[in-house]
Amino acid sequence: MESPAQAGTAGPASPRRRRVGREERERQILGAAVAVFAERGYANASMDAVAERVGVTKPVLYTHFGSKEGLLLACVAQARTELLDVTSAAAAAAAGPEEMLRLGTRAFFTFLDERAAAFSLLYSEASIAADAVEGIRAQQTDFIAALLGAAAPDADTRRLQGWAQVIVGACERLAVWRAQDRRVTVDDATEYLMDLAWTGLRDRASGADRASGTLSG
Amino acid sequence: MESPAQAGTAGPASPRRRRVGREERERQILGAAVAVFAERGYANASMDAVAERVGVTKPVLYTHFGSKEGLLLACVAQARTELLDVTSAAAAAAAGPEEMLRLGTRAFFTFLDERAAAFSLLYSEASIAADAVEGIRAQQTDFIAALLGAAAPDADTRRLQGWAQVIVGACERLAVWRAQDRRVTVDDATEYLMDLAWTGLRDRASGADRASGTLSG
DNA sequence: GGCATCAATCTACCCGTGGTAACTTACCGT
DNA sequence: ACGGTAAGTTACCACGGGTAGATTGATGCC
Repeated sequence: MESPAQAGTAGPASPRRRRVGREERERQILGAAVAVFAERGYANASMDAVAERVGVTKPVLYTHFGSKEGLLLACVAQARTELLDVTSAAAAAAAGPEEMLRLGTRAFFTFLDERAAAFSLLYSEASIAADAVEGIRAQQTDFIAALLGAAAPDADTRRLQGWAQVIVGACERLAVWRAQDRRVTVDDATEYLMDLAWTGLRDRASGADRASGTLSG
Repeated sequence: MESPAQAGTAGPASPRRRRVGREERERQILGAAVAVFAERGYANASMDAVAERVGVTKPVLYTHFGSKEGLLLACVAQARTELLDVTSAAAAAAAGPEEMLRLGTRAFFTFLDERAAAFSLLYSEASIAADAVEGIRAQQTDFIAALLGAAAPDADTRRLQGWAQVIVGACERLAVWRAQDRRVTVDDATEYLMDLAWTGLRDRASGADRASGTLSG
């Protein structure tokens, strides 16, 4: 109800309105959005809250990202790029299939460790950005399938894809588990993945159990 | 805008308002909710839509389930019970660790196949019911860890939990993959899981690659 | 330096949807 | 029959996503 000419909310040092370039503003908004979405959850995060954090008002967000979901998608897209960079760099440094699997897995866990906000975006708000997150998984799956194909040339494409799905799913779950129980280190998680994916339980199952050897027909 | 005394929507045989017992009504609502949530997605599903499908009005849903989220949680809880029933029954029929892993995995995929709506609830709306779905995973993880403990008595508890996380994560991912590509059968998915979890990639990686044997230090 | 121009930004608003208060009515026991 | 109670309804509020139109700050032109 105040006269708009006054607008005397508070800002003493702020000349009431600062104009900022497009790229800069979008970076600011993305950063604020990741933070707000991560700490309040997508559903409970209001656009006003994101806007306030940036220091602007709601319509600004809409001119840049179109909708609330668009904003979330932009956040996810950013995380996607970073994730592929990190894991492919790790795999490139490996000298053989086992090390590739180990270093790539390790890089994944480390990335999520360092980027806690991105983590909660990807694995807590998955249902809203379902398609985008599936896109990330497809990216990782294709990448891993290609690596596996080099290590096991006699396996057909479908099987390679299936193995990659197993690894991606296992890593996701281990990551969430680690977030719940901080005593599980990156190396622990990597080791457990290697136990199954590389070694296989057959070698770890004791013969103490009935007939464990006679069943593998 | 019609006079409420007429209520002439359609129902010729319906005496304008039928009273239904509590249990029966809750069953109806749960069924409608699963369907509506699955086909429109939780965020885009309105309580009015669920109510209309049941043939009642909104407040009825609230007297029974308290909130929209409460309704979703009830759906998830129901799926949880059924899932444990199905997988534990399958494992109980197995004669050894390998068969247990195989039959349990197979039962999981089959269950999701038959209950497509429950599937999309559990793996598409995960972020809203995050805690509840995590509870389901914990249930499955504990169950699998117990089975693994019998097969590998010399593995410590943490490692068993880690292995169980790997298996649960891998199965989830394989299930989603199957939903996207229907050419992947239940047996395919089960086999790919067994390739890694039971056999291990080491046995499938050809020696053609450089130094695959010399790195396992 | 002064002014036109354009885009960035704000104010004020709409409307769909989750959620609730208060009234009504069908069924059940007596 | 008849009252009590639980099942249902209508009518409403509030909050948050999304938008139209006024506003203002930087930029270039003279």
